[in-house]
Amino acid sequence: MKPARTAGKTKPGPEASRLNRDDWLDAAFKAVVDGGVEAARVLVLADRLGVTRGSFYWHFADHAELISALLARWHARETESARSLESELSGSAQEELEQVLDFALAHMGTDLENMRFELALRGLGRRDAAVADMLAEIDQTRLALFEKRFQRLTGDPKTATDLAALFYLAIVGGNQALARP
Amino acid sequence: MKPARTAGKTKPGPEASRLNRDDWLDAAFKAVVDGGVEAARVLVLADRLGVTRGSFYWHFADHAELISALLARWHARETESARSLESELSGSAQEELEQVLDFALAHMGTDLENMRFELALRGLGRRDAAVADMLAEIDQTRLALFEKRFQRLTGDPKTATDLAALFYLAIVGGNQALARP
DNA sequence: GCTATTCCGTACACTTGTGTATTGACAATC
DNA sequence: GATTGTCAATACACAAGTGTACGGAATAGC
Repeated sequence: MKPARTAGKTKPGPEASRLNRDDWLDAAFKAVVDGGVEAARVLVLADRLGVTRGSFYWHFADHAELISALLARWHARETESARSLESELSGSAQEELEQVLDFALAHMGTDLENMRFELALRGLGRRDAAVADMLAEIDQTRLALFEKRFQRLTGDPKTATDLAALFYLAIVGGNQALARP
Repeated sequence: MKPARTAGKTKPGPEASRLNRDDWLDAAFKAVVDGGVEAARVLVLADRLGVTRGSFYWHFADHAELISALLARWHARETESARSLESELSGSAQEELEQVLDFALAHMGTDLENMRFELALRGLGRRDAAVADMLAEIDQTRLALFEKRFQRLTGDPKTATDLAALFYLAIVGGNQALARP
């Protein structure tokens, strides 16, 4: 019944007949986005991908490896994202601040998937110290982005720190409070 | 081996020999606080309370009833909490604003349990529209608390709304980002 | 102190999930 | 085109969780 897993394909298209590690990670990502980390069950993902769990246990040792690989991928992307933003900023302090704000709001407005994934991660971080550490590191990276611009703008380090925290936390809170099913 | 459930007690002390609905709700609350909503399993709670699930299914029809009762209790308490704060505010606009901020920060600093419960609820709210509605209502109530004082302080409705949102969301974000296992 | 109600234990059936071992199909390469 | 990896299906064992049915103890009322 399912259109996927057609046997005769030679060029692996969007519905490739064989799966790789990233296919599983993508499926896990989507599952987390709209169901939380708990929703990334091997059984469910296999069903969604149109295969059995036999495939999964070839690509991953166990469920824990899937989750940690998913976390590692997110962390790498998020770090790169912040680094790339930093390198592309240009203009006056106020202009740069606006660019950072725009990026943050786009990250929360349009990139809905990523926002929901991050929220799910924060939920996990309340039960897992390693995840909490990872999130704290990302938060610190982003906070520095704000703080540097506020520093250039106001001149006062203390004010810069406070304003950066206020704005960044408001964005996090906005993600949290405005998120809906 | 367990000290609980001693048979000879006549006056039901802190370790009462029989449980009521609230005992189960309290246990569920604690479970949610340090494990998320998913941790409020009947089996686990029964073990924690030193009884079997036979007790649970006398007090509740099923697991869903436990969760909805827990939500209802939290909603009632939170509504009452905001109402009571509102009625106790007094002084100048700035003094009242400080009182609201103090309350919010105490609610997040000292009342750690409640904060973690609310975070778990927000996680649930991303998957359950009814929960999301409930949270949105509570958020609105609290926002109004801020907005009213900012209105008295600044005189401008638009600025008041913006400032209230900024501060309230920063508090929510602070809860979120600073929460650790 | 007998009875009725309230609360809990036990046993069963069922579902969903993980992980392992083995086998089978498909693709690449030579 | 036979062989060698690569990927997936099948079958099994196991664990954790829900819900039901029924019986039994503990408490309260009379």
